[in-house]
Amino acid sequence: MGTTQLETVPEPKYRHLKTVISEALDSEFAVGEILPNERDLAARFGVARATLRQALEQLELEGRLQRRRGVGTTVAPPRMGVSVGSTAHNWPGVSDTAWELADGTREVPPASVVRHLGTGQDEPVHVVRRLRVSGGQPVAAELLYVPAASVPGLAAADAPTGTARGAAVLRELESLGLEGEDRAVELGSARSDDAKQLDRLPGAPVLVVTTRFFAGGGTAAVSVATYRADTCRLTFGDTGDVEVHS
Amino acid sequence: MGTTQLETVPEPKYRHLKTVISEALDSEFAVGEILPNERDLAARFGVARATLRQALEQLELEGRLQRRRGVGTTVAPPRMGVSVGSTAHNWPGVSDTAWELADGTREVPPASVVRHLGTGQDEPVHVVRRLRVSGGQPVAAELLYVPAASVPGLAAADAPTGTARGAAVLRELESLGLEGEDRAVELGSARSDDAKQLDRLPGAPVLVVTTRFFAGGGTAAVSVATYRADTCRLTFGDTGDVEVHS
DNA sequence: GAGTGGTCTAGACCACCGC
DNA sequence: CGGTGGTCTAGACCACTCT
Repeated sequence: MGTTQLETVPEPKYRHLKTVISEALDSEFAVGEILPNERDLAARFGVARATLRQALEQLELEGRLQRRRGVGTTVAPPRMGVSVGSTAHNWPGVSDTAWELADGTREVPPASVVRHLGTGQDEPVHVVRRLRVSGGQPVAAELLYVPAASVPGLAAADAPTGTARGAAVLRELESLGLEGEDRAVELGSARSDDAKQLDRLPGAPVLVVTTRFFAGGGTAAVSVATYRADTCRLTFGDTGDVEVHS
Repeated sequence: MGTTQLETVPEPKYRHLKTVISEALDSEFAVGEILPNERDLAARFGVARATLRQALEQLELEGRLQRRRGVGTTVAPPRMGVSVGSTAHNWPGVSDTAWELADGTREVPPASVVRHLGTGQDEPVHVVRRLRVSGGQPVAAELLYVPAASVPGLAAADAPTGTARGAAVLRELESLGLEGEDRAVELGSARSDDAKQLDRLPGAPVLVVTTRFFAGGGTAAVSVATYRADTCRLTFGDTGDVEVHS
């Protein structure tokens, strides 16, 4: 038959598109540059818009593109390296400049957190909300769960509102002797409220970092931080040199 | 106007579907149970198949579902906790039972790795391929890049094939004094070859763990490990208790 | 209002798996 | 072979942002 057909099965169109666009991004586009709109691109490549979108979605997942409704598709800068957890164990401090205190309330935590804390099924705990900003844009939203038993200095009576309450909880925590911590990372999708804070659509991929803080022979607090997966590379530096390189 | 309209904008159908299905999974299905097929489900919910698929995709991303072509959609078990990096620094050892040695070659690493290693642009390095198996299924594929300069005991002459070569490189590494390591985690999508090893489709979401090993005042090796994001929760235990809990 | 990406439809065919 | 999920089409309308 004379064909020089490759041995591979035909590659799906969207995956081929992804390769082609990816190479074009490397060679013909600068960071921040706007791509043609999806209808034009689809026409240019001779595919349906849905097929083109499948390719763009994966490129966005890989942090190569950024798409914004009403605006367009732009070439994303390389991911930021954000430092998660240093060698030295320490409490999420009030003085921590990376995080911006957003709120402090008292709520019943989700079941997965209750399991770690070992608190009662419907027992409310202190919840501190914080936002991490880096390079001028929000990169992570955190919920810190602190059982009342961990911060005995805080009576139910003194209940300042919002950030004041959150600050009080953080201060109390710092006076505890931290015995160790424990961290896990997994893929998730942004809940509606997180999405709003992170300036993404609900369901956007996030890296969920769950940290358990041990003190007094038990779990004194649990932090659940959701990082934007498109813009962040989480670094666990043992060497101490924090690089927020390009 | 007398309407009791909620202040929220109408939620997209697929997101509502996701909630409904998610709740059904919690209450009406057991782990491993197969769901009705996509055409049936779409009809049952009165939506197009594409819309239903959008919901299923996100649930799969969150590790709640597992879909296999030709088989069906099943309820996924909770993610495995796989331990990544212990307190003690150590080389990827030959004796490491978690990893299974797959291959050893000599290739030119990708640009991103070259940048870390500081080797020449087109300089080939030793590449050791390993596969991590946990709970009877593959969870990660690793490429370990080792410059020739890091393992001077290995002359170009002695070139055993495949796993023998890989084992030789690992043995040589272990004789070096490890000064520290450095780790980063980010979201990626499985390359075609990784996908095959991990029993997933190309483009499937993976957690990419990049580890730099420092010795002799420089980067002696770089490991790029891609973990299945759907089935794995990466744990960075400082407390030493490795829990592969349910 | 014009233009963008986001959602949705109702079909079709293909690649893979197990029987 | 029949049934499954995976890919693809050619439309439509909606929600958002900018001007």
